[in-house]
Amino acid sequence: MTRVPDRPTIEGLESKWNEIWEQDGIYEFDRTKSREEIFSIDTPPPTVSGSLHVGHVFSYTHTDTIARYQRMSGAEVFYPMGWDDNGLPTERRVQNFFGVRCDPTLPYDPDFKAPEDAGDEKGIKKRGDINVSRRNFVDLCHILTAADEQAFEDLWRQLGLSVDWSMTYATIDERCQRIAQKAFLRNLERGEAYQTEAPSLWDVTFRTAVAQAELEDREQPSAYHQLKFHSSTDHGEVIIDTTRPELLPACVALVTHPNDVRYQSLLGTTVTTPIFDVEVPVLSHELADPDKGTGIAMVCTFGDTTDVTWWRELDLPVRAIIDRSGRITSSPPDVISSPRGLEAFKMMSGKTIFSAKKEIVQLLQDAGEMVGEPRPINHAVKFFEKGDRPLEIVTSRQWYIRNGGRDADLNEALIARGNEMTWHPPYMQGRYSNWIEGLNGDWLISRQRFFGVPIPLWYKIDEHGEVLWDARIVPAENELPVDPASHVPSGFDETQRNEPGGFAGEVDIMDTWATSSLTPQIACGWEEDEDLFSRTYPMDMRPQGHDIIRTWLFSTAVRSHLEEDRAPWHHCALSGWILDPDRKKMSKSKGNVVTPKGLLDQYGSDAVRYWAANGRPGTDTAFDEGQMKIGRRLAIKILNASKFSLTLASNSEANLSSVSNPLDQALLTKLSDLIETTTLAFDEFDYARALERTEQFFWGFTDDYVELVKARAYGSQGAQEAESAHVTLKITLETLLRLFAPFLPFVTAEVWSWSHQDSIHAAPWPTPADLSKGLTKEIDIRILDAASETLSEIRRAKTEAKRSLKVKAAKVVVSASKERIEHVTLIRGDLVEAGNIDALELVEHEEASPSVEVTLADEE
RNA sequence: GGGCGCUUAGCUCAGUUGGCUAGAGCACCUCCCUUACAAGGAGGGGGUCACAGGUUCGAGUCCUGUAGCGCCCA
Repeated sequence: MTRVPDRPTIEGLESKWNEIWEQDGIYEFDRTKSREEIFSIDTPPPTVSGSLHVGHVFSYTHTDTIARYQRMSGAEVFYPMGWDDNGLPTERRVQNFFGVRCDPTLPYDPDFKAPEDAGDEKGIKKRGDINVSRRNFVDLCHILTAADEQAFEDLWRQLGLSVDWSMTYATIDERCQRIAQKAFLRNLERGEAYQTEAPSLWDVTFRTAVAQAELEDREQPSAYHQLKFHSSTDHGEVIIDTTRPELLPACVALVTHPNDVRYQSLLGTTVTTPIFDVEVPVLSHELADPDKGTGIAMVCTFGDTTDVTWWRELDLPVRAIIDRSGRITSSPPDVISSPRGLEAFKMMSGKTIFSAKKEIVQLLQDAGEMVGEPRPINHAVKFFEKGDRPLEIVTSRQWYIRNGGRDADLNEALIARGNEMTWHPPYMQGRYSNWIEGLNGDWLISRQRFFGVPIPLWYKIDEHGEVLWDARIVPAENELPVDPASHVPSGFDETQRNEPGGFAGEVDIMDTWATSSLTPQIACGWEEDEDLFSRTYPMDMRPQGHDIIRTWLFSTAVRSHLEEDRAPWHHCALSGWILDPDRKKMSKSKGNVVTPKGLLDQYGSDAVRYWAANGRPGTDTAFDEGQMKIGRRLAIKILNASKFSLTLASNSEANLSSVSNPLDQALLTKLSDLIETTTLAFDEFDYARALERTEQFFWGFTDDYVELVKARAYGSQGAQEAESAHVTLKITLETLLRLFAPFLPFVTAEVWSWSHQDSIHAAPWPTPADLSKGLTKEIDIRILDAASETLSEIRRAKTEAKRSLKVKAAKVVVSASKERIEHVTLIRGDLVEAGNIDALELVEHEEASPSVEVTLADEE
């Protein structure tokens, strides 16, 4: 029974079908299936930062096409979605949106209400920020993210992602906190997590430590300052170049290259610093660059990461003078004792780095200890990727997870994990391996932030009030999740918090990746639902952007390696960027981001998906509304072609034995090849190729085949010939609909419903065997080419004569090879009708290339 | 400085073991309101496949080098 609407339209299909899909639960996961039947997808939970990005739509569409293909191919698709809200972006948004600052020293205010002027930028600026406690701040985070999550879910549904929304998680929700804390405690037990006091990169704006994966180098203007050090022996002045004269009081040594003849005699001697009169050794190290400055460098606590290396490898003392807010400390290092040194330090104290630098330069110049003026240069400086002030290096107590940065065996093992995964495209594996090879430290997971999963530990305090960092108090696993700032460890009570003989709660939280690296464990129910876990883990597919291989992909591999001793996924599918029309990467910081909601409304979700699915795996793709217009046209074309085919074939069964006509047989044979090609492409995660081939076939089908058989389908050659066309139209169309379904889920669902009770998205993916068993094996698909090329020649003749296509061709002479003539003969009837030909002559002509001579009828 | 990727029509891109005359869409030009479709259709012009060598009967495709662009890392 086929019911075709008179005027089909693609308007409103999104809401109509989303409602039906939700009702019928067709994307619901059936957890009774066995591991072999299940295809599990580890969707990276997007950071819900309020503004939606067209890049999300791009890459998530890629994943959805795979999910839909797998589902139609018979797999039980496990496709949950999550949100990754914790972390700095949300904190910043909450600060700005509500006009608040988190002050962890404040007590929780149970009566606190969210400010009513939230979102009113001017009003907030006028009143200034309100200070709130950490718990109140976290509450505000939850308020904002709840709204954001809903906006994201609505968008994903509108886009048509075939996600099972009943399994949604948020990396900050209670269950995820429990899993993240439990995994951390397991790491701790096995010695994979450890705490140490060490120099780490510090963002003074956000007042938090930053991990290696979050760094980026930026070219910054700076200046070399030449300072005079004074030999303690008889070597006179030693001139050094530094870009950081303000760190002079933190100087611990000078260092030069071991082979640099200029400074050989100085090695082993000492020099005193200008102004501060501190005696420091002159040492040698491979990393000292003879070509940089004067070839001898000042080592400080700590000007850059090389200073850290020298400090560690040359066993130098620590003389820290920069505090966590980026200002010079109030008291000088012990070694400064001269009156002028102390006086100078006093003048720098409390100043920002910028001001302290001005101050010390003035002092040096006044004292004649600086040679000439500063010489401006540009050099690379390390920044937190989300920050806008250069990072400082401060020594602090931080938590780390081993990730192979300091352990060659682990490093090698993690690189080897890459071989357990199939990479799409394959060269992306190199990025993974290179990143691991380049690691130079373990993964710093503690953050001095507020909105995140707390590190679940307390520490004992001795009778003198000193915190005993090694005397950890670990919660039982069944107590998790805990917030050590408000929960009390068992055996203690709240009055003992921060008291001698009592306990102190860990104040740091874990960085975002320390939770989001566990999405396979979270999604699959690690330690909470072992049955589900055994059916879904390791997961089949991890899609993600290639920019976060070093962060997300890698850290997830680390956790799985440590926890499960295997790779977390079988396949990694990497998507490219969206580029704006100037071929610049679209990103929020560049302000060139297009939000997808308007596009979905304007062109329709199928159209936007069409554009997205044209982006090759791993390849950056230009944002192109033109492609969306084409997608929209394709969707409309599918409606119309379906209307035509299904109306004609409304009484026909898809019975291959009725397909007697050679042209019809050739079409179905070619269709069978198409199925094979697209299936192969999808199995290799190349959705773009599958779409391209399907689309190509479809345009040929409508432009040529449908035009050729139109008259026959209307009955011009008798009932049997008509039936052959009807069945072919029906089979071809229904096959194409299924091949298109992963890309254009809405229009294909609509058309499918005209003649089916069940959903196309639960329909079986076509196989070549569906067709081949009913076809004549010897049929030559070049019959199709002969037909469409000849028809094309006739059309050209008419167009070039500036006549209508329906004008009669009085005479058409086809000269071609014997084989070609045989092919044309087979489709003669259709050709004559489609070309409106009076007399068709076929001439065998082996030598020349095939030609078609057309004589048109006179003007009427 | 190291690694990876890219360079094909004005634009965006296909081109999978090397194989007939290098393709598609957009844009441009011409024609056609034809009973699936004017939010359409039919046709046309347009390319030294970045450059230079090499392998081969044959190279957009494989190899080497050069240049430019992009990304990641230092």
